[in-house]
Parts: sequence; structure tokens; C-alpha cells
Amino acid sequence: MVRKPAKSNVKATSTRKPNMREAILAAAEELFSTYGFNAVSVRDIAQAAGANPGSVTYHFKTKDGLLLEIYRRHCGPMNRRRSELLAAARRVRDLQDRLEAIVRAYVLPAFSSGSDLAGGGTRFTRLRAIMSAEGNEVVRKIIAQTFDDTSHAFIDAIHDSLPHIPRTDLVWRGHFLLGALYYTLVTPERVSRLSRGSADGTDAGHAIEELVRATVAALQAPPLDPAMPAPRKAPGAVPGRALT
Amino acid sequence: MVRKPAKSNVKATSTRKPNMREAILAAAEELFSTYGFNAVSVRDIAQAAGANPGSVTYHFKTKDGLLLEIYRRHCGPMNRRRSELLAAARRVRDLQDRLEAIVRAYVLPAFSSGSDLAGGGTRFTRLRAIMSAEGNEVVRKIIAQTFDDTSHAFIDAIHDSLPHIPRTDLVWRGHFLLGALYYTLVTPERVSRLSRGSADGTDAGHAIEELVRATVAALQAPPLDPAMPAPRKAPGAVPGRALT
DNA sequence: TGAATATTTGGACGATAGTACAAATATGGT
DNA sequence: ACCATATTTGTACTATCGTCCAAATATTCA
Repeated sequence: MVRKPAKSNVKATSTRKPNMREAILAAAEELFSTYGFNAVSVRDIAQAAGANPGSVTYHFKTKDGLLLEIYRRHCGPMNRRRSELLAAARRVRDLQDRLEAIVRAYVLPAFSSGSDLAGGGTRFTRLRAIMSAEGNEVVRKIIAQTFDDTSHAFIDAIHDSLPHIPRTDLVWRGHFLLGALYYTLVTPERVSRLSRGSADGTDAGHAIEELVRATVAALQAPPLDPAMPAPRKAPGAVPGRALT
Repeated sequence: MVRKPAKSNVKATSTRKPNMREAILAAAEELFSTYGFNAVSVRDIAQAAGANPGSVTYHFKTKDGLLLEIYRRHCGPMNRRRSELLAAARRVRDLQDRLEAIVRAYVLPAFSSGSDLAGGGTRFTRLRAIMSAEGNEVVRKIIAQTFDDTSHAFIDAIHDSLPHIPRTDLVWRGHFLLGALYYTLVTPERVSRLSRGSADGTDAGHAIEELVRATVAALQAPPLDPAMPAPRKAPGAVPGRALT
């Protein structure tokens, strides 16, 4: 890591940390989601958490283990919240409203996760964005295990609301949604203001509304003409896995 | 860098490289765009290019200088091609067709750049995607210099075709387009097939069509109700700079 | 050809990486 | 208070990082 102008304000709120393990996790989450996995050293994390480098090894064995634990912490609650919101969304009568609710059910937990303090969900989603770009190996595994079911559920729900549009197109558009979501959180000039809204982020709310509006419209677009240059060879050009 | 199963096929086509500088650039481009800047060492690049680590220093002084040179190589031709296509798109009579042409003018050069061989544009765009995620400092500067004008030109063109939609919304939707584009190129399971289409990539063509279709629909979506929770504090929540 | 220049080579430098480990210290139950 | 266990500390190890440099080699042009 090269940047970091000041002494980093990630440190403990009090002089003594009651639970160093949590402090390390929090510091690692913040640093990884800002600079990426490769650019942050174990020593950086330890210093930000006010801990000794050896402590990190003690609690998480390796740097990969630390990243893995961060994912374990967030994936469960986030997917649970998504399932709840999705179930509620499916009960919406009006088709247009239902589609919007479904998209919102996917997007909202990415911005504000479960019981975390302000910016918790945003931070983790930013982390996921950076990790997907860096092509992290550890993450690829946990993603495949954790997000596959949820993703399929969302595509299914969208397909139910838009039966006339081929699944193929919906998978692509869901893919685009995730890309837009990631990029929005990764772009600093927006994110900086995003996380500093009033309390839980008014500006983040605006970003969500823009994203939902654009996505709903994209999903409803007429499907691609199937009699085009067409998938000449690979029928699996659009894989089953999406929104991960 | 940790991965790389085989001996890497980036090397020279012949046994002796007529221009080692170019070989180093090509190898660096490939490795950076695959693993990110931080995960690739100068020695990795040298080995992939069949060169000596010292040669890299000789030609580009520093690792940052190497990255900078890659950007210098691509930004010019890419933006020139975009300007050409945009100028042509603005002359399209039908409004719907024009909007689609404008979006295509933005997306196409990102997939196949100027005179490069197959996958050249794709590779560079993938590099840009990873760099934006890693928040690379060197890149931020060159981006601000190079892409600002082009981006504004595109937003302007879109705004001319959709005068009833506030610029604010269009900036957001352009932002989402770039995010979707980046993520599409960064996601490996898609990209792998993407670059191996027939000749210039039939599957890449399909991805482009899906992206254009979705984006046009998103751009045309009705604007957000301006009487919402509203931008309570920051009027600059949506900065002027977008599509970068 | 020979001199001037451009490039490549191999090795070295200090800095920092991830991880390991023994000693020191804190903690909790009895 | 005592002991067993959990945690923290300081340090050390090896590996690799970006960069530098003098010598060796290739290239170019008068």
C-alpha cells in the first residue's frame, strides 16, 4: 500500500480494544475494500487495528484466511436479507411494481447490510467489486458456493414478471446490473459522498433510485432478435451463473 | 502473481524478438489486464516477454512508467475512433436509431481498438476496468486528462437525443453503462469465450448487442421524480465527470 | 572498419512481503 | 492464589519486490 495521507482513523475508538479479533477484521475490511487485496499488507492491517502483525496470524492463520472470514461474516446476512425482500417482492400484485421491488430487493442489501453500522454493506460490496476485478482465487470459491442459489432465485423471479423475454437476455441484464452496482461503489468521487449522507446516506439513496430505475427499464427492453448473426458455435456463451 | 498454470504463451512468436520494447509492452498489457497491476511483478513481465528484468527498467524507467506508456498507446486511437463514430452517429435522422448509434459509438471501440490484432481493444478495456477498481494513482491522472472531453461529448450527444431527460439522470446511466461494460470484460467465464469468437469475436458481438440494447432502454427510462427525498445537501452529488 | 551509441545482461541493493515461533502477558475458572 | 488456557508481543526467517549499475553485447553510421 502506498497511499494513506494521515495516520488512518480506522483504529480503536477507545485506547484498549475489548476484542482485537473484531478490530482486525474491521480494519482489514476497510483497507481491502479501498486499496484491494494485493495492495494491502498484513502489517498495514495490524497497524490500522492497533494490533501486532503476529496477532493477525494467530487469529486467521493466513492473509487469505482473513479475507475468507470477512466474506463469511457478510454473505450469510446479506443473502438472508435478499431472500426476505425477494419473497416480499414476489407477492406484489402489479407487474411493474413487482419487477421494481425485485430489483430493489437485490440492490438494497448491497448498500446497507444487516446489523452493521453505517456503510457496512457498502464497504463489503465495494470489497466484492474489487475482488471480482482482481480475480481473487479465494473469493471465486466462496462466491460459487454462496451466491449461486440466490442469483438463480432472482433471475427466476424476474423471468416470472417478464415471461416474454428469454432467460438469456435477462441473465445478461442482471449481469449488467451487478457491473453498474459495483462500479458505482468503486468510483471514489461518487462513493465518497455516497457514504456520507445524512445518517444512512441520502446520496446513496439517490444512487439506488437511479440504478433501480435504469435497471427496470433495461430488463423490460425488447429481447434481441434471435435471427441475428446468432450464437454460431457455443450454445453456452451465456453461462447459467450470473449476478455473482 | 501466484497463478499462471503453464509457462505462459505470451512470449515471442519467433525465437528472437526484433523489438524487445514492444514485446515488454505486450506482455505487461496482457498480465496487468489479467491479474491487476499490484499482483504482477516486473520480473513476471520480463519473463513473459523473454527479456531481462533490467531491460524493463531501461525502456520504461519504472513500473508506473510502463503502465503509463500502455495507456498512451491506446487512449489516443480509441478516443479518435470514438469521435469518428460519434460524429457519424449524430448525423442519423431517426431519433431511436441515433441514440442506438451513439451508444454503439461508445461501446464498439472498447471491444476492438484501432489497428490492433484480435482482442486488443478488449484487453485494454479490461485493463482499464481493473485499474479503476484498484484505484491506481497513475491511471487517475491520465484518465482525467484524456477521457474528460470525450465523455462530455457523449453525454451531450445523448442529451440532444433525449432532451426531456435531465442531464443528471443521463450522467448516472452513462456511468452504469461503463460499469456494465467493465464488468462484462472482467468476468472471466464470459470473457474467455468472448475473445475467442470467429475471427473478431462473434460472441463479443453478442455481448455488445445485449449491452447496447439494455443501455438504450435504460437511457430512455422516465427520469426520476425530482420531488423525492431529493439531494438535501450536496448539489454536486453527481459530478460533471462521468463515463471515465 | 572503427568509434559512438543503444541495448541487454546478470547481479546486487535495501525494503518489504507473509508467515512462524518462543517468550511474555492477560484471562477465567476453581 | 493458582493453574491452564488464550492472547499478545517481538523478532526472525526466507522470498520477492522495484530499482540500480557496471560490464558485455548489438547496432548504427561516418
